[in-house]
Amino acid sequence: MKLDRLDARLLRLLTDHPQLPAAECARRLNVARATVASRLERLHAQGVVEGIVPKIRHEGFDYRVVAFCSVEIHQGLGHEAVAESLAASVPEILDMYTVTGGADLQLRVAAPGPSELQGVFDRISQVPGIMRTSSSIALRTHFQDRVLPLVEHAADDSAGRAPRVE
Amino acid sequence: MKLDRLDARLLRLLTDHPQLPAAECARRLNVARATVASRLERLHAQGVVEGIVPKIRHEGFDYRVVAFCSVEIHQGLGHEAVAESLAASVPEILDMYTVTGGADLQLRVAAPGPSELQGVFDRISQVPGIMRTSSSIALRTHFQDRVLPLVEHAADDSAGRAPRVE
DNA sequence: GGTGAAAGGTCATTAAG
DNA sequence: CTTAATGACCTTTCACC
Repeated sequence: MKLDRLDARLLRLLTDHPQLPAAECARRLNVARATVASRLERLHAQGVVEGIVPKIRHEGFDYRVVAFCSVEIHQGLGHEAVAESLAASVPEILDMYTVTGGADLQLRVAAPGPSELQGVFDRISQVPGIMRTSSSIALRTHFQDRVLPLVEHAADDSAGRAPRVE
Repeated sequence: MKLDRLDARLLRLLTDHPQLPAAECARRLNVARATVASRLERLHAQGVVEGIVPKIRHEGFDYRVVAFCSVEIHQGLGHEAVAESLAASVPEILDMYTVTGGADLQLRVAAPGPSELQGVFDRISQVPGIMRTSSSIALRTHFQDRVLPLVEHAADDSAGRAPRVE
């Protein structure tokens, strides 16, 4: 789905001011209220906006350390089975990807502190089917889930065809 | 801040049904309306809930491929400067961490497809101060930003102690 | 627990491509 | 002729008492 400038401005506005009323959004964007609603509905229908969800920060409840873990899986048990087993037994895993390259799975995990992190890695390693793990700790999170610049990049790309507002 | 079972149930409920009215939350959790409101206020104040934000899926606007990129930085220019330069010039970067281990920066990037991904890596490599990059493509995203199991894990851990605010 | 104010949802109409 | 934006009406929810 192609995004236009209005979509990008709306997403930026909603991200900066999460609970901003639709009426206020409309005022700031110089469009009617129903337009904001219909745009949001369209974005939702096309899968651009997954939903309006509460953003939970693990740092808030004292899981302050983030780390990455590359996992090599023992061939024969199947990636999917091991992945499900991992997901079920280690709640500290935040993200899980199957990746190309040396490793099979790429994980992002959280822990209260560096010492507890060791326990998490241990539990990961003990999951049946896992051969080897390699980890690194995040010393600093510059940003996370930064999508707005990409949204605006995509909107600018299709600016030529974009429906001209105003 | 310590979480108790009620916090966990509330967060789970709000995640499953984002825009559920406070009165309905109270009914389903068998607590008073004001309790829901005060809990939410506390969670917000303590930084557990960042806000109710629209979850934007890059797949929705045709950035379907995700990849990881480990970046080695040329010592002397400073990590921070290079990181800022990267962030400013490559909108496709979704996450950026400074990490321990062989690499200096760990990136997660998005692109419309594998071919466009090459262009993204090229632009990353051309940023001044970057020595070497090593990348891997995500073949499958099992899950992303899965915090609820961790919330419930943390709530269970402190179940024995009395729920108290720090 | 009740009441006023305000937000969201729905719809027919109108302008534009 | 199709699509999108608009303004108004109506229902529900929230905040305060």
